[in-house]
Amino acid sequence: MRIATWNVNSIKARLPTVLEVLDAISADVVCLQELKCETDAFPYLEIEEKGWNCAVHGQKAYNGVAILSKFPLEDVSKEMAALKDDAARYIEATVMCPRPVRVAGVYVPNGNPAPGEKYDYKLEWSEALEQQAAHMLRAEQPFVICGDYNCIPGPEDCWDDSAWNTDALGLPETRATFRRLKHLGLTEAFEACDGRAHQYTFWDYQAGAFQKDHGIRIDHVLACPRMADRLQGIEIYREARALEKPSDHVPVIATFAD
DNA sequence: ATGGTAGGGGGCCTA
Repeated sequence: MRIATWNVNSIKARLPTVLEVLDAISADVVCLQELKCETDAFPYLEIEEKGWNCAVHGQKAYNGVAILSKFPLEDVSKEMAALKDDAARYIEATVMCPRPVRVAGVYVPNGNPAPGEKYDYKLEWSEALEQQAAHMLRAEQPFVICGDYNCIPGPEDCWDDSAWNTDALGLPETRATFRRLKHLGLTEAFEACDGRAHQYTFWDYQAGAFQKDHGIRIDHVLACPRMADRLQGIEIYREARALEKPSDHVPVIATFAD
Protein backbone atom coordinates (compact mmCIF):
# COMPACT_ATOMS: atom_id res chain seq x y z
CA MET A 1 0.00 0.00 0.00
CA ARG A 2 1.07 3.57 -0.71
CA ILE A 3 0.53 6.44 1.72
CA ALA A 4 1.20 10.01 0.60
CA THR A 5 1.33 13.45 2.17
CA TRP A 6 0.95 16.76 0.34
CA ASN A 7 0.53 20.37 1.38
CA VAL A 8 -1.69 21.66 -1.46
CA ASN A 9 -1.78 25.37 -0.48
CA SER A 10 -5.52 25.81 -1.10
CA ILE A 11 -7.65 22.92 -2.33
CA LYS A 12 -9.97 25.29 -4.22
CA ALA A 13 -7.24 27.14 -6.11
CA ARG A 14 -5.58 23.82 -6.91
CA LEU A 15 -8.42 21.37 -7.60
CA PRO A 16 -7.60 20.44 -11.24
CA THR A 17 -3.92 20.03 -10.32
CA VAL A 18 -4.78 18.02 -7.22
CA LEU A 19 -6.95 15.63 -9.23
CA GLU A 20 -4.24 15.25 -11.87
CA VAL A 21 -1.50 14.60 -9.32
CA LEU A 22 -3.65 12.18 -7.31
CA ASP A 23 -4.04 10.11 -10.48
CA ALA A 24 -0.31 10.28 -11.17
CA ILE A 25 0.99 9.16 -7.77
CA SER A 26 -1.24 6.06 -7.39
CA ALA A 27 -1.53 6.31 -3.63
CA ASP A 28 -4.10 4.43 -1.56
CA VAL A 29 -4.16 7.03 1.19
CA VAL A 30 -3.29 10.74 0.93
CA CYS A 31 -2.96 13.24 3.76
CA LEU A 32 -3.55 16.81 2.57
CA GLN A 33 -2.60 20.02 4.36
CA GLU A 34 -3.38 23.71 3.96
CA LEU A 35 -6.82 23.21 2.43
CA LYS A 36 -7.65 26.84 3.24
CA CYS A 37 -11.36 26.07 3.16
CA GLU A 38 -14.10 25.27 5.61
CA THR A 39 -15.11 21.63 6.08
CA ASP A 40 -18.42 22.11 4.27
CA ALA A 41 -16.73 23.89 1.34
CA PHE A 42 -14.39 20.97 0.62
CA PRO A 43 -14.86 19.73 -2.98
CA TYR A 44 -16.24 16.35 -1.89
CA LEU A 45 -18.12 15.63 -5.12
CA GLU A 46 -15.17 16.08 -7.46
CA ILE A 47 -12.83 14.03 -5.27
CA GLU A 48 -15.29 11.30 -4.32
CA GLU A 49 -16.07 10.92 -8.02
CA LYS A 50 -12.49 9.68 -8.44
CA GLY A 51 -13.04 6.94 -5.87
CA TRP A 52 -11.77 8.62 -2.71
CA ASN A 53 -13.31 8.53 0.73
CA CYS A 54 -12.69 11.86 2.47
CA ALA A 55 -12.26 12.85 6.10
CA VAL A 56 -11.93 16.63 6.37
CA HIS A 57 -11.01 19.05 9.14
CA GLY A 58 -11.26 22.49 7.61
CA GLN A 59 -11.53 26.11 8.71
CA LYS A 60 -11.88 29.47 7.04
CA ALA A 61 -8.88 30.93 5.20
CA TYR A 62 -6.05 29.11 6.99
CA ASN A 63 -4.83 25.61 7.77
CA GLY A 64 -7.18 22.70 7.09
CA VAL A 65 -6.24 19.01 6.79
CA ALA A 66 -7.82 15.96 5.20
CA ILE A 67 -7.28 12.26 4.74
CA LEU A 68 -8.30 10.74 1.41
CA SER A 69 -8.48 6.98 1.11
CA LYS A 70 -9.39 4.44 -1.54
CA PHE A 71 -10.34 2.19 1.38
CA PRO A 72 -13.06 2.91 3.93
CA LEU A 73 -12.18 5.48 6.60
CA GLU A 74 -13.27 4.78 10.16
CA ASP A 75 -13.09 6.40 13.59
CA VAL A 76 -12.15 9.90 12.44
CA SER A 77 -10.73 12.17 15.14
CA LYS A 78 -9.78 15.82 14.69
CA GLU A 79 -7.99 16.61 17.94
CA MET A 80 -4.86 15.58 19.73
CA ALA A 81 -5.58 14.48 23.29
CA ALA A 82 -3.07 16.92 24.79
CA LEU A 83 -4.01 20.14 22.98
CA LYS A 84 -7.17 22.16 22.59
CA ASP A 85 -6.34 23.87 19.29
CA ASP A 86 -8.44 26.49 17.52
CA ALA A 87 -6.58 25.78 14.28
CA ALA A 88 -7.49 22.86 11.98
CA ARG A 89 -4.09 21.18 11.93
CA TYR A 90 -4.75 17.59 12.93
CA ILE A 91 -6.80 14.64 11.70
CA GLU A 92 -6.62 10.95 12.44
CA ALA A 93 -8.52 8.01 10.95
CA THR A 94 -8.31 4.27 10.54
CA VAL A 95 -8.00 2.90 7.03
CA MET A 96 -8.72 -0.74 6.18
CA CYS A 97 -6.11 -1.67 3.61
CA PRO A 98 -7.16 -4.38 4.22
CA ARG A 99 -5.69 -4.61 7.70
CA PRO A 100 -6.41 -1.56 9.85
CA VAL A 101 -3.77 1.21 9.96
CA ARG A 102 -4.21 4.38 11.97
CA VAL A 103 -3.22 7.38 9.84
CA ALA A 104 -2.58 10.83 11.33
CA GLY A 105 -2.29 13.89 9.10
CA VAL A 106 -0.51 16.87 10.64
CA TYR A 107 0.15 20.48 9.77
CA VAL A 108 2.68 21.62 12.36
CA PRO A 109 2.71 25.41 12.89
CA ASN A 110 5.30 27.33 10.89
CA GLY A 111 6.54 29.15 13.99
CA ASN A 112 7.97 32.30 12.42
CA PRO A 113 8.97 34.77 13.63
CA ALA A 114 11.18 33.04 16.19
CA PRO A 115 11.51 33.71 19.01
CA GLY A 116 8.00 34.89 19.85
CA GLU A 117 4.42 33.81 20.46
CA LYS A 118 4.20 31.96 17.15
CA TYR A 119 7.31 29.95 17.95
CA ASP A 120 6.02 29.15 21.44
CA TYR A 121 2.85 27.82 19.81
CA LYS A 122 4.92 25.66 17.44
CA LEU A 123 6.79 24.15 20.40
CA GLU A 124 3.58 23.62 22.37
CA TRP A 125 1.99 21.93 19.35
CA SER A 126 5.05 19.73 18.79
CA GLU A 127 4.98 18.67 22.45
CA ALA A 128 1.32 17.68 22.09
CA LEU A 129 2.19 15.68 18.95
CA GLU A 130 4.93 13.85 20.86
CA GLN A 131 2.40 12.93 23.54
CA GLN A 132 -0.05 11.83 20.86
CA ALA A 133 2.60 9.60 19.26
CA ALA A 134 3.47 8.12 22.66
CA HIS A 135 -0.21 7.36 23.19
CA MET A 136 -0.48 5.71 19.77
CA LEU A 137 2.58 3.57 20.49
CA ARG A 138 0.86 2.29 23.64
CA ALA A 139 -2.26 1.41 21.63
CA GLU A 140 -2.34 -1.81 19.66
CA GLN A 141 -2.91 -0.52 16.17
CA PRO A 142 -0.09 0.10 13.67
CA PHE A 143 0.13 3.74 12.58
CA VAL A 144 1.82 6.39 10.49
CA ILE A 145 2.00 10.15 11.08
CA CYS A 146 2.32 12.11 7.84
CA GLY A 147 2.32 15.75 7.02
CA ASP A 148 3.95 19.13 6.83
CA TYR A 149 6.11 19.12 9.95
CA ASN A 150 7.58 22.55 9.15
CA CYS A 151 10.90 21.09 10.30
CA ILE A 152 14.13 20.77 8.32
CA PRO A 153 15.62 17.73 10.08
CA GLY A 154 19.28 18.48 9.39
CA PRO A 155 21.66 20.83 7.58
CA GLU A 156 21.72 18.48 4.56
CA ASP A 157 17.95 18.89 4.13
CA CYS A 158 18.15 22.43 2.77
CA TRP A 159 20.11 24.20 0.09
CA ASP A 160 21.94 26.47 2.50
CA ASP A 161 21.85 25.76 6.20
CA SER A 162 23.13 29.19 7.11
CA ALA A 163 19.96 30.59 5.52
CA TRP A 164 17.73 28.32 7.62
CA ASN A 165 19.30 27.53 10.98
CA THR A 166 17.98 30.74 12.50
CA ASP A 167 14.52 30.26 10.95
CA ALA A 168 11.73 28.57 12.92
CA LEU A 169 11.92 25.63 10.47
CA GLY A 170 15.59 24.95 11.14
CA LEU A 171 16.35 26.17 14.65
CA PRO A 172 18.13 23.62 16.86
CA GLU A 173 15.12 23.51 19.21
CA THR A 174 12.82 22.71 16.24
CA ARG A 175 15.13 19.92 15.11
CA ALA A 176 15.18 18.61 18.68
CA THR A 177 11.37 18.25 18.75
CA PHE A 178 11.54 16.16 15.57
CA ARG A 179 14.36 14.02 16.97
CA ARG A 180 12.39 13.42 20.17
CA LEU A 181 9.50 12.13 18.07
CA LYS A 182 11.81 9.70 16.30
CA HIS A 183 13.46 8.67 19.55
CA LEU A 184 10.09 7.45 20.82
CA GLY A 185 10.60 4.67 18.28
CA LEU A 186 9.25 6.13 15.06
CA THR A 187 11.04 5.65 11.74
CA GLU A 188 11.30 8.52 9.31
CA ALA A 189 10.58 6.92 5.92
CA PHE A 190 12.93 9.09 3.83
CA GLU A 191 15.82 8.58 6.23
CA ALA A 192 15.25 4.81 6.27
CA CYS A 193 14.73 4.29 2.52
CA ASP A 194 16.76 6.98 0.79
CA GLY A 195 18.62 9.38 3.05
CA ARG A 196 20.30 11.36 0.27
CA ALA A 197 21.28 14.92 1.02
CA HIS A 198 19.58 17.85 -0.72
CA GLN A 199 16.28 16.18 -1.59
CA TYR A 200 13.52 18.72 -1.11
CA THR A 201 9.74 18.81 -0.74
CA PHE A 202 9.19 22.59 -0.68
CA TRP A 203 10.47 25.46 -2.78
CA ASP A 204 9.36 29.03 -2.10
CA TYR A 205 7.38 30.83 -4.80
CA GLN A 206 9.77 33.76 -4.49
CA ALA A 207 13.09 34.52 -6.12
CA GLY A 208 13.01 31.57 -8.55
CA ALA A 209 13.66 29.12 -5.73
CA PHE A 210 12.58 26.03 -7.70
CA GLN A 211 14.62 26.91 -10.78
CA LYS A 212 17.68 27.31 -8.54
CA ASP A 213 16.74 24.20 -6.50
CA HIS A 214 16.73 26.31 -3.36
CA GLY A 215 14.43 23.95 -1.47
CA ILE A 216 13.91 22.42 1.94
CA ARG A 217 12.71 19.00 3.11
CA ILE A 218 9.87 19.56 5.57
CA ASP A 219 7.17 17.03 4.56
CA HIS A 220 7.69 13.72 6.29
CA VAL A 221 6.21 10.25 6.85
CA LEU A 222 6.88 8.70 10.25
CA ALA A 223 6.06 5.04 10.87
CA CYS A 224 5.56 3.02 14.04
CA PRO A 225 7.84 -0.04 14.43
CA ARG A 226 5.40 -2.49 12.84
CA MET A 227 4.82 -0.21 9.84
CA ALA A 228 8.57 0.45 9.61
CA ASP A 229 9.05 -3.31 9.19
CA ARG A 230 6.77 -3.13 6.14
CA LEU A 231 8.42 -0.02 4.66
CA GLN A 232 9.62 -0.58 1.09
CA GLY A 233 10.33 2.83 -0.35
CA ILE A 234 9.88 6.59 -0.42
CA GLU A 235 9.33 8.91 -3.36
CA ILE A 236 9.31 12.68 -3.63
CA TYR A 237 7.05 13.61 -6.55
CA ARG A 238 9.08 16.61 -7.62
CA GLU A 239 7.29 16.86 -10.97
CA ALA A 240 4.32 18.46 -9.21
CA ARG A 241 6.34 21.63 -8.58
CA ALA A 242 6.87 22.19 -12.33
CA LEU A 243 3.15 22.16 -13.21
CA GLU A 244 1.06 25.24 -13.98
CA LYS A 245 -0.11 26.98 -10.79
CA PRO A 246 1.77 24.57 -8.52
CA SER A 247 1.60 24.24 -4.77
CA ASP A 248 4.90 25.26 -3.18
CA HIS A 249 5.08 21.72 -1.71
CA VAL A 250 5.19 18.39 -3.58
CA PRO A 251 3.77 14.99 -2.57
CA VAL A 252 5.85 12.50 -0.63
CA ILE A 253 4.78 8.87 -1.03
CA ALA A 254 5.77 5.94 1.19
CA THR A 255 5.23 2.34 0.06
CA PHE A 256 4.51 -0.43 2.56
CA ALA A 257 4.31 -4.19 1.99
CA ASP A 258 0.69 -5.37 2.05
C1' DA B 1 19.45 44.40 -1.99
C1' DT B 2 15.48 42.90 4.41
C1' DG B 3 13.03 42.41 -1.43
C1' DG B 4 10.64 38.62 -3.74
C1' DT B 5 5.25 35.44 -4.74
C1' DA B 6 0.93 33.12 -3.76
C1' DG B 7 -3.66 32.53 -1.51
C1' DG B 8 -7.60 34.17 1.08
C1' DG B 9 -10.60 37.64 2.27
C1' DG B 10 -11.97 42.00 2.57
C1' DG B 11 -8.92 46.27 3.21
C1' DC B 12 -3.43 42.64 5.86
C1' DC B 13 -2.15 38.15 7.45
C1' DT B 14 0.18 33.77 6.80
C1' DA B 15 3.55 31.25 4.64
